[in-house]
Amino acid sequence: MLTLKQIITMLHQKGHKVTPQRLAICEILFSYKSHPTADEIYKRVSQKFPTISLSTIYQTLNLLMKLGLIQELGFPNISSRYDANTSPHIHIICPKCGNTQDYEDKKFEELWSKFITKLNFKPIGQRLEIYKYCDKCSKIG
Amino acid sequence: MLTLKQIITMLHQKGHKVTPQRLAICEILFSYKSHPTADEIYKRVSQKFPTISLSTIYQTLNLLMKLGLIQELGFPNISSRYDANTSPHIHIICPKCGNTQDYEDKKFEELWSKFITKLNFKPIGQRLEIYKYCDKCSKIG
DNA sequence: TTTTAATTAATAACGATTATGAATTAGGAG
DNA sequence: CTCCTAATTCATAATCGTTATTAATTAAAA
Repeated sequence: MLTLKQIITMLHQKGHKVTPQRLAICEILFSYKSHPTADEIYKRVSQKFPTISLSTIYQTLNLLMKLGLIQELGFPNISSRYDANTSPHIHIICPKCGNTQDYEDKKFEELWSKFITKLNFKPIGQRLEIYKYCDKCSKIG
Repeated sequence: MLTLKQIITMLHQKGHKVTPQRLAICEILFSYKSHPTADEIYKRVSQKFPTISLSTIYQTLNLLMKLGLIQELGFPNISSRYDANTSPHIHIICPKCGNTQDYEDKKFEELWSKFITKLNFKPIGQRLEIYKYCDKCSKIG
């Protein structure tokens, strides 16, 4: 996963401005191993920047995606989540609330990577997902 | 993939009515190896039932999902697609238009199935997806 | 044939995300 | 350091896929 310094360099290189808002958003995405929604990022950045707009969060997320630094995990009906780890790995996801956690299996990741390289094209992303109601959601029903 | 007869039996068993609208929707889902959107289904069923409502399409899709007969493939910003093949297989998807095609690799499917059975829980679904702009969308940019 | 709960269909409502546009600001030029 | 300008931010409106609501209709059991 990238460091903030690397991200700043990358933004400068591609001619994008490095704003405090962008840094705050990146800090959340790249410092924690979570998969936050836009709104979760918004709430956390708001603590530092009380006037930040949700709009800015989405614009920054879209920029980071265009640069290939993060991946969007979209689901039906519920908010997308954003993952700063773009290398292949398995997610275990609750289809009701979207709670997403990594499932580490180095062997399988390696196998999948090999499979990807054998394709006759270069994919721009991939998803390996297993669905399972989380404890909270399976209690509610 | 299930036949219409099997679906009818299943609906009766679970106490659901077998309506001409539901049959028409199932016919589209289970007779072709496509992954249509709700609107695509709506347009096709409308030819037979000009007064059908998009609402009915969604209600039927949700029923079929609850029965575990189809899987929803949801994406950010674009319409979900519905797949009547619920056994594990790889999709190649255009992230722009959502065009989805199957990628058959029996060996990998077997490997994944084995992996699933080794988990200490029974998943309610899974997705194996590779993203790649389709010819149309990569031309537009 | 009658009855009744399930289903349909039309429309309103919802919610996540994008679009718009005026005000602000990062960062280069002088 | 100051000025300039295009990029960015922020507030709000708009969009669009999907769900909720409800009156009218219908499948299917009695």
